[in-house]
Amino acid sequence: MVSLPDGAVGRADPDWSARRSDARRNHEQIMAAAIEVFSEKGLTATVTEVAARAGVGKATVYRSYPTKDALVQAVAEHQIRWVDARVAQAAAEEDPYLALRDFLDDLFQRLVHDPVLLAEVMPREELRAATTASLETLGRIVDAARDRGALRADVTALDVRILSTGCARALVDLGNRDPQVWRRFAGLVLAALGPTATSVRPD
Amino acid sequence: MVSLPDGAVGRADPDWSARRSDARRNHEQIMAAAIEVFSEKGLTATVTEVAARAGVGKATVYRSYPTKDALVQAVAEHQIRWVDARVAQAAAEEDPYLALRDFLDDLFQRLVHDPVLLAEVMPREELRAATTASLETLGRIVDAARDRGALRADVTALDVRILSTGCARALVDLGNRDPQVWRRFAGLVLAALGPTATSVRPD
DNA sequence: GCTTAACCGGACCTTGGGGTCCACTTCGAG
DNA sequence: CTCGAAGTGGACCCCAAGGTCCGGTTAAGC
Repeated sequence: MVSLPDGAVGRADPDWSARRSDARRNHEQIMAAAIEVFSEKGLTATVTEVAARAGVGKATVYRSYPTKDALVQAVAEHQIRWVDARVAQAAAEEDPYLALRDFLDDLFQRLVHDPVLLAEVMPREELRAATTASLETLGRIVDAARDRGALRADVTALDVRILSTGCARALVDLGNRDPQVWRRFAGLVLAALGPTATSVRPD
Repeated sequence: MVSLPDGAVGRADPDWSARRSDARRNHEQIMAAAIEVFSEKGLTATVTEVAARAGVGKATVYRSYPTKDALVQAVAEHQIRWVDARVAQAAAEEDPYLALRDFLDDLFQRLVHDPVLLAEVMPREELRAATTASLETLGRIVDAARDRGALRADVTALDVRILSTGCARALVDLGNRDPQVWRRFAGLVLAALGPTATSVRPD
């Protein structure tokens, strides 16, 4: 797992400077707690649980996020920022194929341990916009790798996302979070995207 | 979609001959209704909904299945029998690689349209036993294809299952049920399992 | 047709988790 | 220090969905 500078995942919401200091503090504790709790127990974790973890009353959570869904979404957006940063880093590397390979490894690790990223990002249309940035960057990596003949002609960044998320989810559903296993599947995904071997089976 | 003889998916529960005829009839209507409703609305569909579809009261459903979970599980087992039959058919074909290819196509179609098969089978340990049969048969197909050099050396039947279910799920999560798309992904899965092209990227 | 046991189904209970209210507390400006 | 506005949190409401009960109904043997 490549470590990223903390700032790379920084916050985004504006005008919190106007709020009272305790409110600001609570808001951040709630976010942190939500990330923890949802990552541990999955999306079924209760709001009360998040509040407890943050050392705060339920109502306080609802003041920051009007609904549980909004909270989940905020967490998802936060996690997406991690992906953004990681993709950007990959884009900065020299060899696009190797960058993609390493990215997939890290992505799998994240997916396998983060139910929100794994199961909430794909189905939410509200998050489509939030993911376009990283998809575009990823697209450039894919293009570069393809131009060097390392990937099949029709591969897109969305393919990468679908295959990765899908496999990771299936593994988690099976209860298998073994690093050896998900690393192997990261490899399989890469193989799926590889140049169509002038197949052993011509038809 | 290959059509299978109706008998291939037949029922299994014993001693229903002892029950009264209306009970038996209701029981079957409930099963049929459950398959329909869950396939349409997903697992969140309510028991009352299933009962209504079967033209029956809620309590009658609960007489056949003591809990909603049991009902879902029964549906899952039913759907698994379809897979069993389809795999058996594939095993009877001559060319294992082509058999696998066609099987994947049919499997994707099913998965994309059946939330129960898609999302309930993998996580349920109670169903592991029910799936071993088809996994073994599928394993023989995979072995045969691998022996002919059509698949990479370390492929297992479980890999096929994980990749297929995963991709299909990701597609459904994205709301994409376009045949062209899932067919393409069936191809990608097959590519992932294909012989490791003596890669363009040696390292 | 009559009887009875099996069966049915709508009314009812219960639980749990999302979401609100308001009396109390705390920040921080003057 | 004082005071008012912002903030807090536990008690409370609500309602959807799982699961039960019992008076009425019906299959089926005689």
